[in-house]
Amino acid sequence: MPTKYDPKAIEQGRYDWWLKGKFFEAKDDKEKEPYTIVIPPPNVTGKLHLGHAWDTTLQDIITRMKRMQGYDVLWLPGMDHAGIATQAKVEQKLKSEGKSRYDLGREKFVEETWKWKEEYASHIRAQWSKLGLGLDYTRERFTLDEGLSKAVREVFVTLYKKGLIYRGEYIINWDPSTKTALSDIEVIYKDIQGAFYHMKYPLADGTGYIEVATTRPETMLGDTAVAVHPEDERYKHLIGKLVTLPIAGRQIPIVGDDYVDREFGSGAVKITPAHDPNDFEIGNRHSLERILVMNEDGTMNDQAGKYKGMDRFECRKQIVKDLQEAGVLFKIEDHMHSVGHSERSGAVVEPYLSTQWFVKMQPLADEAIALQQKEEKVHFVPDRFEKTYLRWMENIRDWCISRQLWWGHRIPAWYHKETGEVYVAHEAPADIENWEQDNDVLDTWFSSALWPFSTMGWPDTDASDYKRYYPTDALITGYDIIFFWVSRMIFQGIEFTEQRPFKDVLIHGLVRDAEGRKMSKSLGNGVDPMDVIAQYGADSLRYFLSTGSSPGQDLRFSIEKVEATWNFANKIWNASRFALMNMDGLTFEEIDLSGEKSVSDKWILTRLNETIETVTRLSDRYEFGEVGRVLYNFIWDDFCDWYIEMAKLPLYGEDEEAKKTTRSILAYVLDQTMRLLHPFMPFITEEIWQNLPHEGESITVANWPKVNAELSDQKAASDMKLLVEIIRSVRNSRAEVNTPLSKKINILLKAKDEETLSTLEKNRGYLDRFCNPEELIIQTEIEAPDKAMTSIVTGVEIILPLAGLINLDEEIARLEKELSKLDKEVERVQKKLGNEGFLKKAPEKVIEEEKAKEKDYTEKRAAVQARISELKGE
RNA sequence: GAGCCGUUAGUUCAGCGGGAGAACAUCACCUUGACAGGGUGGGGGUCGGGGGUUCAAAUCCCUCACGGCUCACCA
Repeated sequence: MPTKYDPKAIEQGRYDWWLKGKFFEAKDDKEKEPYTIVIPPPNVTGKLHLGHAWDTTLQDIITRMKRMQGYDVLWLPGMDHAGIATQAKVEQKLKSEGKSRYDLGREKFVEETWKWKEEYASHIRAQWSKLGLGLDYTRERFTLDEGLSKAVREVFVTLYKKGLIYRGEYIINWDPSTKTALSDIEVIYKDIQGAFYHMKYPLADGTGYIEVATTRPETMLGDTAVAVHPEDERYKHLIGKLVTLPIAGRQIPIVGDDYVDREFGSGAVKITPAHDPNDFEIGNRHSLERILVMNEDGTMNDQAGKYKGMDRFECRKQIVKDLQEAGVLFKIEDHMHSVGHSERSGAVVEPYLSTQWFVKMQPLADEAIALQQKEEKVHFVPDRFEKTYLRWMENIRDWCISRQLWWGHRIPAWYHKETGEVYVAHEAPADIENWEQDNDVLDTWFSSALWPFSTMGWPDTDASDYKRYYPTDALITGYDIIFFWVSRMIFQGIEFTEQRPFKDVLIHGLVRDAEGRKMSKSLGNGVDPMDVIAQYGADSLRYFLSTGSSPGQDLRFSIEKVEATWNFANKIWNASRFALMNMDGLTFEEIDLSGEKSVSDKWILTRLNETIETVTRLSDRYEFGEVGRVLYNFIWDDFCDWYIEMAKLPLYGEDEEAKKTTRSILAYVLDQTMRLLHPFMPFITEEIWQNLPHEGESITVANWPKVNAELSDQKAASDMKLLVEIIRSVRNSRAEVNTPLSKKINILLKAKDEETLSTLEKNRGYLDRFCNPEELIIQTEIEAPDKAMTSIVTGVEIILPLAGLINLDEEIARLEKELSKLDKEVERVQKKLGNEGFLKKAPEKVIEEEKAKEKDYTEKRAAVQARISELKGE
């Protein structure tokens, strides 16, 4: 083994070896309990980012751990066809070749897109393998697979028959750049500095005018009314009159409607039912005409008269100019308002009258909300996200699911060429020549919403995977797609499988850059996980990602921390190297913990038990940040800094029995530790484990460590604590008087009783090694010389006669500082114990602890005090 | 406008009712036979402000301030 941990060397080839061994395939082993996670399918549009790496690492940790714990684990991989995003990419590629999708035609274009998909899918699989993800590729799915498409059609047809899917003409969010409708949540509102345009619309009878204001003056071409509040004294007499719409010259009515806010603006509103959702509603109430003034690409249409063909924003400029010249537009105010943008294209979204397909949400949402009252609810982790989810569900609006794209699930609806009759079914009507299929495809999220069960074979409810692995156990995703995905899977799961699609939802945050900014293409601050892996290895990246934050919190990317994790891996590597160099051919069968064990042996086994318990318990609660800390401390501080150092005593000594026991313990503890760490750092742990005496083919399928109570020893733990305290104290004193360990000094230990004395005597070897005494005297009665440094630990007074090195006054000052510290502690504890309320109300255990502290502190204080008196010659 | 999150050592964060923690950074010392990307030791915080509950508050409640996120938006 090389002295330096080289991730490239140990990761090379390992993943393929795992795949060859089929360790990640769900075995359908009925002896075991199933445990299932479905991957949130990444878009086939491109590369995985750090967010994906984080999300999938968490899933890998959970599934690897469950597999080791004896579950029949299925972690199902797959990808999402990502309608708009993928189509846009392919169109972009075509454009660079001077072509458009219309040149190719629908069929050819979709063919091209499949090719794109195949190419990128293999990129994504390559990235998964770099990350070391234990996925079951035999069950990989794609949202446009035949099976999943069947599920989509089944859901569409069923909901349609139930009246939960309908088609109609409404105001929807239109993206003029990609020329498709969007759902409400695909619109991002941004505050934009715009303007508020005030206009006078003349009354048709020539008796004056009415003032209206708008932020989108170009829509006035489609105005079909002016609305005022019916109780508004200023305008109420005008209701029913007509105004002449400037430029268009049409006469439109003044209507009264409660919706109008009298306080806002002039109190009169222009109404454009084809271009605003609120105006649409008012239009319905007053049977107003709907005049669409724009084309699908955002240019003005025939209804716009002389503005026809102009882009909507160009038109806005021109119409403002014209209206100003005509004296209609008399005031322009600066106005901050939020403007909707397409999540995908970034284009300003146009509220647009259009015929689309919708899911009627209320009944579905009601069921989803009701589920959370039941025992079998979806458990959000952290639970505050349940509120976020419920709030959204409670305020849900119908979901626009049709998209004017070519890449996606074609809507299974046909229109009769003669009668216009609508036919919705799994398959095309028999007399297909008389019908025309709907041109549109479904929202990508419509198919993603079925992912937990469509991937298992549903709608075939007898499918073996569906029966065995559904519902899934946990879903892991970021809080940014709770609405897009999590909530939709829940209501579709309930509707079509009569149960929650997953028991737990683990929500994590976003990966941010070192300055705390969101990573984005426009900022160019994104970090490619593959670059990080190339430099520090997958294990370092994984450990950083999975242990770097607490649940639900964002994670700031820091290359220094990844580096620190590399250091940790290097530490593990070298500790293992040490162990292996001292194994002397020990085999797995020869590992024997029954021999006579030293204090440090018993102690490390005790600590191992504690670590197993904590890691297992915290992992069950998804507290991986805490797990990371626990493992780090156990490995670095306990195992490397103390146990290995102490193990050198027997290993470099003469006692063969002790050597054998030490080897066994080294092998055992390292083996158990590698298992605990394996879900987090799969590559390095497999590599080390393969080199250690081991049983079984791969650590991926080794058993998860269990607490072995017989190996815990509290007496050894407290003896060890005493030794550590003494060694630290001596090191401390040496540092204070600049006396390096290499220089021998006399050390006197005054034990407070026979028991302590015997503990110290038994472990003299350690004190010799770590304190390097010229002479080590351990007694219960010791007269300390004047020129000596003393320090007090629980039960032992440490005396270092350092004549010539210490100054009496300085030593007294040092001890007095120590005394005042102890005084404060004693005071604090005694105040507590003197408090009647505390004695009456605090739990027994806490009181006992405080009493023990009091004893310890007062004893130490007395010893320090006595020493000061001695030095002062009192 | 509503809701949520955050505010703890120089930095990034953990802890979330009973003695203020980690990593990194910093300073001093150490050619100790796994590791100098290491070891040993030190310095550094009235836990955002103010109230309250409690025997006990960084931790629970209220309130304010600042930073961030999400949703809803009156033309």
